Amino acid sequence: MTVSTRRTQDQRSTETRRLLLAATVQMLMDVGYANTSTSGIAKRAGVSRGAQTHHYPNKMALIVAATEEMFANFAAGIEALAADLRNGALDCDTFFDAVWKEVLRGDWFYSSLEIIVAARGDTELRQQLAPLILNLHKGLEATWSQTFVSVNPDVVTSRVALNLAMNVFRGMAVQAVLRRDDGYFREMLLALKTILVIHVRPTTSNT
Amino acid sequence: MTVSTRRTQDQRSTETRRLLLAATVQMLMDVGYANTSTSGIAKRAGVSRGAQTHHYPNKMALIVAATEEMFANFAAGIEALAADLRNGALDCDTFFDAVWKEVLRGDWFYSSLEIIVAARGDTELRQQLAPLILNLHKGLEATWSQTFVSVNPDVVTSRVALNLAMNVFRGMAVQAVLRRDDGYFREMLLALKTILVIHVRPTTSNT
DNA sequence: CCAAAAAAACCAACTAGCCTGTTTGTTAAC
DNA sequence: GTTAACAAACAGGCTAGTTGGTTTTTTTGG
Repeated sequence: MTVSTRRTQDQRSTETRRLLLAATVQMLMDVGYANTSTSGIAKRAGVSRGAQTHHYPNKMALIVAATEEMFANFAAGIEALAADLRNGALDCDTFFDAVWKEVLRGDWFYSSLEIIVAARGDTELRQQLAPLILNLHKGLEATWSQTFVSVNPDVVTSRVALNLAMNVFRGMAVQAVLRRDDGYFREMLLALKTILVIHVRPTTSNT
Repeated sequence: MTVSTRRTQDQRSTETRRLLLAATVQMLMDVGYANTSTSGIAKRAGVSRGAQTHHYPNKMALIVAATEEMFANFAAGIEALAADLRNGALDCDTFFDAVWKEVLRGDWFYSSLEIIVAARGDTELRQQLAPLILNLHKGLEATWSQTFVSVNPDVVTSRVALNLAMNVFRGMAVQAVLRRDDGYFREMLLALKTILVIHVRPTTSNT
């Protein structure tokens, strides 16, 4: 059946790891941390349990690696949007719409939420994840500083304003789990944008 | 040993239920949903497993009941703070500080977060919880409308502004799991308050 | 008013299933 | 031939729900 092409060790490893991490994220997204089992991940990935434990000795290693990948993808996604905003391909309004859509529809936010919440009750996981999230935040803040400028830095810096906005998104996404009310979120997003543009402007627009 | 006071059936039931719900919330807070087991709850509550299943036939019934109680307590706590703000016992600044402290330090937020996240991967739980959260939001929005008035309703209503603020709190609390950085949150809170007072005022202050 | 039956509250052990990590064995690459 | 990658079965532990039995309160009927 499968065309058993000859692959180098490195190709085999990389592919298997990729399958496992993708399956981990997908399973977290689909059924939540509580129902995410190592065997389930292996099954979804189409990889044997032995191969799984070979590459990731235990569940935590798998989770941490998946988180690392998720964070990297998220930072890259946001930075790409921010770059479009800086070079004028996006206006401020559509930028925030896109970020919100990314948060709500993409796999990464809810998957990472599952992991973060799980980490709250697991000291070791928390310790492993803490540096990852710090790194993510650092990257995001660099993007914000580069992409937005504050109207009045003495009141609110662009970094703080965008962090606030991200926290609104986080909060809204949590709410969205139990309250799928598009009208409510549209109204919220509109207000957020209205308030934001009072305090910050994208670095391109110098009106 | 125990002074076996004679209690009515109703007293016995009520007390047992209270112990079980309190233990549920406490356990969710302490070890997270993933590590919250029905037997663990019974143990913490000092109640036999039989008594537990007598009052709550399965885990979900217990979780839903605990959530109901948590939401009620939270709404009451916020309303109490809001009442203090309305009658002048609190100023706007300390009110928001108090709400944030309530979110971060109280049991309710993280316990309910655990449940909400768990509900994301559990259709039945989600369906049972949805009306509870709708009710909670309705109560909160009533409090907001009563306690705050918008400076310019055409731009941002007080209801939306306060919902935004609550979402910021939600998001910050999620962040706080992996990033315990008091300075960061102080800065954030300050900015939030600064921005809020531009758009809404408590109903008492008519300056 | 009291004994006896009924019902509610409570207790403790058991079961079937799942999950994680381990171990032993096999195949593919180097 | 040696090492890395993969496979599959197994063991120990935990969990949720069930079941048969006990204690406490309430109801019933003489």
